[in-house]
Amino acid sequence: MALAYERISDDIRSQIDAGSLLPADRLPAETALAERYGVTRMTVRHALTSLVDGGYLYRRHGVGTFVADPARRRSLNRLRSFAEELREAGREVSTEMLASAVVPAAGEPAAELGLEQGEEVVFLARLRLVDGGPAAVQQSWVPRRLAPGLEDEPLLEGSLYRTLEARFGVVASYADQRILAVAADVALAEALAVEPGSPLLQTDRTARDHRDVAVEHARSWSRPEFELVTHLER
Amino acid sequence: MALAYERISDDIRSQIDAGSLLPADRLPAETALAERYGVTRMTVRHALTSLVDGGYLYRRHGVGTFVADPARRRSLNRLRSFAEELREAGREVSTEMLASAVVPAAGEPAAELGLEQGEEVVFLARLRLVDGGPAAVQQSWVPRRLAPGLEDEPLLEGSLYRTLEARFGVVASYADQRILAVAADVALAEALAVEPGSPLLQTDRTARDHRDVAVEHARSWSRPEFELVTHLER
DNA sequence: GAGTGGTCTAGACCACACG
DNA sequence: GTGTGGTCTAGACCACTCT
Repeated sequence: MALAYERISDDIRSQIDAGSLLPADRLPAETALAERYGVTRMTVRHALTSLVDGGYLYRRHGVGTFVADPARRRSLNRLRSFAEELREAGREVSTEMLASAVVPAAGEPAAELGLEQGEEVVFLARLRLVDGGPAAVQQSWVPRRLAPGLEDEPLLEGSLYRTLEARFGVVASYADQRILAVAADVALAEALAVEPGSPLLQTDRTARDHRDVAVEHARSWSRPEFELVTHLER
Repeated sequence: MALAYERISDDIRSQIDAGSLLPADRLPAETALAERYGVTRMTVRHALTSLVDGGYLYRRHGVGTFVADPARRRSLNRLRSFAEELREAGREVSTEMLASAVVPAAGEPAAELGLEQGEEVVFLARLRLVDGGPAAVQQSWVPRRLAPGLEDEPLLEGSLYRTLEARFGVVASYADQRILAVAADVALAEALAVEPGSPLLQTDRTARDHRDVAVEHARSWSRPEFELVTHLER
């Protein structure tokens, strides 16, 4: 049994995705939508509010409710895999697995994941190639008890998150990320085909599920042309 | 005349800020709050929802509404001035004005601000010092017609945003930001007391008001120990 | 079972934008 | 003035969690 407001927001979102509602189009008034869907205006407002929060719509008091520009809706501050993000931008992404092993937890990954020293962790190191050229080196640590056997699992579409979700029922729902500028050491320079000492963007990230349980810690270094984009409010 | 739900959310938020409501404390039930504030439960829910969205509270269906851990509170992805952000973290921030002038718009700032080439722009360059040491160089461009005289205005508490708001009624409500790693050139290296060629974090940011009008474009470079932190959802 | 938050109804009046 | 979204009332029943 579908909730009324979800039925409405799904319907409107699918119209936007299908292109029958275009950016800047004005939706019918809330009273009209209430009548159309056979609910009260409060229920329509609940549905519209969830779409506004998701960046699909915006409201102008006294004027109407409009379809948002997809550029504003975009990937900003969304937790997505490296591959997902770039493929959506139309780039070709491939992955070279550098390492895949079960190791004892230690140091920063252990601390960030909230594990005892020595607990088993699956460690993955990957080189990401975009349009055929090296783009980033990523190291990931996943508590082994959340995903036993991950070390032998091929990654679905190169995406760790997708694999965790489909194979182990582990869903990352948010992450906190630290961004630094660092100088490439010799190994990174070689992997990424840059000069040693040249600037790289380093991101350290801990992803958690909806219960705040840490499911992955990752560190990655990317070539300078792969900028990060964030959206700040208020 | 204050709105009822704002009066309620302000009251609860101030209790959290003052420490009379501590993290993990459970709030009274919504029905009890409705009675206490003399409003309906829907109005209480409106107030609580705004605090949940702001990261102050979280709800557990069937259990209650609780005060969130401040670490989870959305200090992340908030549009704040450099000074505000670091002062909140207990650091001493001061500013050395390097340049302040009216110049014709050109290049990237003109494009990002949506100005015609040659339109007047107020250009500010500042060196930010944290705990007495150089931390970042910031360049800002503000359309002069939004803030005529800004070039001669002392910045309130070193904050451009605060000054724009108080003196010119210009309120930045969100910004999109690009983050890159770059190598310090000679001038930046000297200003920030680092070796030429060493890695710096560069951020390019365009801030807009609630009507999507660009109010500031900024580029800044910061020493590597000033990391950026972001929060990613879903 | 008791208590909580989640959804929903059927109205009302207010604040705002625009012609 | 007209139409829009913003706020609010006074209820109701449902879904979830805990004991």
